[in-house]
Amino acid sequence: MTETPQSNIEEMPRAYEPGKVEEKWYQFWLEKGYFKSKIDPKKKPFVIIMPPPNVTGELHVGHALTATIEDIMIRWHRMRGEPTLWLPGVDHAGIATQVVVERQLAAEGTTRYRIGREAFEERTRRWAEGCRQTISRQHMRLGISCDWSRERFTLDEGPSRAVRTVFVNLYKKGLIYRGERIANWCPRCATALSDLEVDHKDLEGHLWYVRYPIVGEEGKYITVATTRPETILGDTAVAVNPQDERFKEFIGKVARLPFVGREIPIIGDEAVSTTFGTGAVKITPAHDPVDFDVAQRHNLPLINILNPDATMNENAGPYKGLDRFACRKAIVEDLEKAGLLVKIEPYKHAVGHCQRCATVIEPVASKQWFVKMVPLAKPAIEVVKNGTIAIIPERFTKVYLNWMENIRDWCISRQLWWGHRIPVWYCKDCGETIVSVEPPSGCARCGTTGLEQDPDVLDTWFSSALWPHTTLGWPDDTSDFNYFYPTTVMETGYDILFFWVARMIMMGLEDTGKIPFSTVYLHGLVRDERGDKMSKVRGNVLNPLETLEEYGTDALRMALTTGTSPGNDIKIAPERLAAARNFANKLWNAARFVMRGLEPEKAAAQIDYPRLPLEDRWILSRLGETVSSVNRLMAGFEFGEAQRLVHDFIWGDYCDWYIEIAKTRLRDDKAVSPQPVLVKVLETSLRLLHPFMPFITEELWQNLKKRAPADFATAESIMIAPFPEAEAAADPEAARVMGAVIEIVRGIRNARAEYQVAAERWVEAQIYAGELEPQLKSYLGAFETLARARPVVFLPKRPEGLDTSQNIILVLGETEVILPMVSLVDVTEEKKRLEQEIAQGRNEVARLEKLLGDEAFRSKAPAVVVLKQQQALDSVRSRLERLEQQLSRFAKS
RNA sequence: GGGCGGUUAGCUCAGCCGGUUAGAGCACCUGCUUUACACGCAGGGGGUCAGAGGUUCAAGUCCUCUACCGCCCA
Repeated sequence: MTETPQSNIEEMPRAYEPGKVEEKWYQFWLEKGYFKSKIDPKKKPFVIIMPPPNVTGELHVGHALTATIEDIMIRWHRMRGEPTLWLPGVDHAGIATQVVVERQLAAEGTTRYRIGREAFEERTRRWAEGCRQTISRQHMRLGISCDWSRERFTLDEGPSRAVRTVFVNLYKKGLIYRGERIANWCPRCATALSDLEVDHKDLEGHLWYVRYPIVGEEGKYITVATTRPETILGDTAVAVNPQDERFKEFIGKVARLPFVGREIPIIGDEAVSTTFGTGAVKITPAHDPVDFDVAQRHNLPLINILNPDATMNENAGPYKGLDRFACRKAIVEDLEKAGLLVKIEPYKHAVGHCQRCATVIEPVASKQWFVKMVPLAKPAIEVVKNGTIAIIPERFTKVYLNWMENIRDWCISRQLWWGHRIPVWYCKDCGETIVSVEPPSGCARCGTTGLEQDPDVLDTWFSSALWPHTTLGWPDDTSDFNYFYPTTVMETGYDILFFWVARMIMMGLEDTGKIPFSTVYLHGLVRDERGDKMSKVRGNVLNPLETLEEYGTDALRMALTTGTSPGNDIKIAPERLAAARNFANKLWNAARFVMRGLEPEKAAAQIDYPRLPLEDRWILSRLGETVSSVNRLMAGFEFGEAQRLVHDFIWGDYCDWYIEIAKTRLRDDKAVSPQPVLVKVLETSLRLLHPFMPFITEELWQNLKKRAPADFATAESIMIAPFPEAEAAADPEAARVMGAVIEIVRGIRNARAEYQVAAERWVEAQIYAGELEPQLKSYLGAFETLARARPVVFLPKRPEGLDTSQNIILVLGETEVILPMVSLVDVTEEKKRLEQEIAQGRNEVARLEKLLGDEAFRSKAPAVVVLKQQQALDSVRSRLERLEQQLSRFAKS
């Protein structure tokens, strides 16, 4: 049995020291097995599959945000007694990881080709394993309560077999095919990429106008414009729009390509824009998607002029071996020399770059594996349209649908070594293609054993797309899958809506017939204080580990989630972290205060509700309001707002008012002890805050538990204690009285500040409290301590005919306070203040009178609203009247 | 070219279904070593809710247009 970690209350330091408590509690939670999910068939589970971080490098603050939001949800649901599963995992991140390891190899003066595929895989595996451990440790530092026993890696046997199974199934259904298409080729990564992995950047380039001689017509040319002159070498036609009068006579003629001398036809095709360049375009089917389509229509040959590393190949004739950009330069020079270059225009155009390494990608025709997306997209569109899956914030629904409805086939093969090898084998003898989950022993057609597996691996996102079901054991019929699938919430950044979320919905539906999750919660991107995206290149990354060491984990978590809303970016600045740390410290000290004076027998006393002082009723009522609002906000995924309410309650209501008033009772032996309520509110607040700030709440809760063994202490840990549910109904009477108390204290403080009364000086106060007098009488002590007012006397009647040169009169909501402070008051200042207040009051009365005098308002607005406004008018009028009287009296004196 | 978001106090941002005199944190100013907390306490200043028009009894909130900033898709 694990011992509960000890904390010596007597030695609670003056400031919260997160470093001293975090590790201890995390270990405790782990050892107690609180994170482990249990199947309870009678209850509906709450399930989150964690977006698996790339198993390369370490966590950044964006991961910390993801983990925090998910932990908030999981802890909340767990405390509500629901079975929860939060399944962590890591992603092998094909290109990203391979890039890192290749860079290491380069630093060592070698390459993956030199060490070979097997050694490379082994080395990458070791590197990934190291990163995986780092990531887990980092996640633990963040305090997250995921079920480590179910952690998955995309390359684990289970998920890998699932990947092969899906591939085979889709292939058999004709939804996966291999074909020669234009793919995005990254020369540096030496692999094809999907459309999503290409970033388009607008670059200032040039448009070169080049003349192609017409065969057999000496001195006649057709001029084409291009942004990539080197592709001239791969042209197999020139195309014009058949409607274009300027070029009608050219159709059917033949042009000769410069330098390579190839003769190519001039064709007519409707797709040619008459406004681009000259209206005649060169057709390079092997290096342009549009030209590829034109070539299909006209049966034009494909001529690939590039090697995989983007140097020119043998089809480039004299330019063979040159790098693509060197070739571009050389060709332009040669064209100029040959008199074939008509002109050069500056031209802004979008150029694709590899998302990983920022290299300019080349569209190249090559044989790749593709997934046919339209049939998969259809049901995925439907479930979002009909609300089976909800996306938060809602506006992303449109973004999702727009992408889905214009979806294109997905290139899934990658010429990498790190990833899931494509489960396809080719027979060396008869050329048969064998697609199989397990390696085949021989050729199904000719029976020989000379098989060769496809060298490519699958796009990492292919396995990620299956994540919600493969992590739970699919395709096997496991109890986890049956119980936890479909999962509840997919929480991730909006930047991977297409990459990941959309594909999970499609693949989940395809593989299991069910949606993978019912809610998609998209958070914003974390940016630095200037609003820039964090990146290693910019050097503005916030290391979550360093940050939590400086401010504490709870403060980091709070800074990331408070005052934020779904889908909106978050700017994180040191001030924000400091504010969160300050809040932790405030809570720490409030608890320290409550516990220091704690007498267990008093604290344990049953709360005697009928005899409770009004401030007790008030704080309990405020607590109840806060609890129900927090639960409502949590259910609506408004975590930032929920946390703000808890913050405001603890700091604004509990610390600023309740504790301060309670102090007066602690000194008074005859008073009802505030200890039961002090403890109850603190304890409930801790549970309310626990999902957001797990460490400090556990530390304080355990301390409190030892000192005040009450009902709440039956749980072993706050993280498995029940989340608060509103108990008390709102208490309007308590609110009314406390409202008056607060107003009086503030009024006096305000007057003191305004008239610059020395802090230590007592001021005399007379209060006319009307019908509130009996209740307010018990707050004499509070007025003394909080407003430094003594003596305080109650006036039976509203004061009249007071010598206002000797008195300041505060006209408050229901009460009036007279401060005889003659010597300290500047008469003209006081008159000015009154006049200002009167002017304000008159404006307000005029506004309300107009509103209430409006027949349309009276008849159309709901009765409650009209009544409310009427009451507001009455109260402002009465206040105004009193202010005016006062001013007139003032004028007389 | 199509779409989305933002524009609220000096800064960073909340503001749910339209309904008191628009809020918070930070920053700023004034005063405080008040025995929980200076990572604090008390008080204060500061906003034409980007602009224009419209709907409504009532608009920061709904609609239209405009401007600027950012993002996504092609």
